[in-house]
Amino acid sequence: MFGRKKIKVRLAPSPTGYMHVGTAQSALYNWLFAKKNGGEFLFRIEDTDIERSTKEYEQSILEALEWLELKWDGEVVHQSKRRIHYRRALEKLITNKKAFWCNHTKEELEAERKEEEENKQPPRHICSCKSSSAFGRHYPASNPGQNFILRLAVNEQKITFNDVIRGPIEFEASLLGDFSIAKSLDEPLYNFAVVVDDAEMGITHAIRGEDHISNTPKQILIYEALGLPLPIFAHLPLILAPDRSKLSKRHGGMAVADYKKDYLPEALINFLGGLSYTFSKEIISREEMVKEFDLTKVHKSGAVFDVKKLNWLNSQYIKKLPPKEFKNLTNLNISDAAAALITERLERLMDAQEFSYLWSEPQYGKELLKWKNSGFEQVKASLSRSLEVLKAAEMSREAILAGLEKLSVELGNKGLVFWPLRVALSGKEKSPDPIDIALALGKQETIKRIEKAISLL
RNA sequence: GGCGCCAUCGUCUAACGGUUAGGACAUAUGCUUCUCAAGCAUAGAAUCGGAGUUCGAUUCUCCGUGGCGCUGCCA
Repeated sequence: MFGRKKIKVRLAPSPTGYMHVGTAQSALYNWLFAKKNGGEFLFRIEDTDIERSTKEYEQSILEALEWLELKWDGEVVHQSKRRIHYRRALEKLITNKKAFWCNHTKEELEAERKEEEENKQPPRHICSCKSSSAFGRHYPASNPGQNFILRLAVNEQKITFNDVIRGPIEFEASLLGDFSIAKSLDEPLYNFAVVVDDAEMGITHAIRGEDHISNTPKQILIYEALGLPLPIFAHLPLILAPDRSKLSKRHGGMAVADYKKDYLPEALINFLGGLSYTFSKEIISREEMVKEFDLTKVHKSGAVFDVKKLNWLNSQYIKKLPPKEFKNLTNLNISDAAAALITERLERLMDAQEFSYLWSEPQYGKELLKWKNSGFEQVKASLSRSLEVLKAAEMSREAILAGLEKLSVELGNKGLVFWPLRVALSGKEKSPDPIDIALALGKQETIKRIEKAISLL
């Protein structure tokens, strides 16, 4: 990679809510791109909106990123601590007559907007202040009751940029009007702060959600006004709700933190990665993703978040989980054999509760012990015989199976042997093999449960 | 309303301009089986519409249509 600037990308969420899956996917693709190219993945908190930003949300975003193991390079940058940089940039623009103070009231702007819509005109504000004597003044006239705001002086021109994912995209600058860039010298607005920060952080590639495409021409104009070099832009497709609208709070389950209790981070990463990119295989590790990743091959169209597929992926990863790790994750104090029984048939971690009979005595009605149309007497006899088998056999799959098979032949009915035994051990209509449960429970507990079942009849 | 982005099975997607339009998830059925799960097998299921370019369009161009995004003194 020599002769070229080191690649730097960033994730720049605003702490006005919990991290959602869209942000997580954006983080992943930025991270993959950085790793693939030996670059840096930086992290910036966009907390210029002091009204809505909270430390709590910030903390939750950090935790989500750590849980997903998407490590960022360097220190976390806070926009709230960079006021002086914005102020300098703003002053520079005013001096160069690229920005100016506007004192139009909200009411005036609203009326203007309304009229434009009625006349099928583009919604924009071409400000008369630009041509006034105040143009170039560093500070607004201190008229009490008048609200000044800083706007960029926009001229007619075509703005074109080459999106890595989408190809050339063109906008007409005049349609933007003289858009706002700061409420005051110390209160920059989003698009302005982003440009100043990305430039100073040396961001080479702005990889972000497609909802930022329409911000891009504004940002390009700011880069130009500031005389700064443009980064390369790449706009990721959106993650959609089942109704194909942008995934948002009203759809629920969008907060990454909510996935922690049920999903393995590797599964979520795998799912998010494969949602808008086609890797060589369905189940793939993040290391393999890094090797294959090519930003130009990210898909263009939005993808519906399909929980079923996430669940399937999650089950695949859970299945591969060593018993010890599974027990750590779920805080379950059970045998390795019991853990293996659960991981084999689990889609979500919390569903492990359905296997509570592996660590606590099950409750069930005696009707459940009946196999098809057998009577209680037959069931009782079968269980007594099974009890003998379990008592005599060594605790190995082969030994128990041999004993129960022999008994099945004797009784001429395998179901009559296995069903009541399985219910006696699990208390469930559906469960793993009775032999596996017995092995997971241990001899003592197994015998105890069979005796309990017999006493019920 | 303005501007922009997007368009293959229900969902995620594959297909140098030439394939019986492929795979995965989901669904259904079967095998296995005491019941689940897993696994295996099988099945149904798609190129938004119209022009154009071409010997030949899922693929290229244009026009529609639809979906979505943005349209703040939010980010």
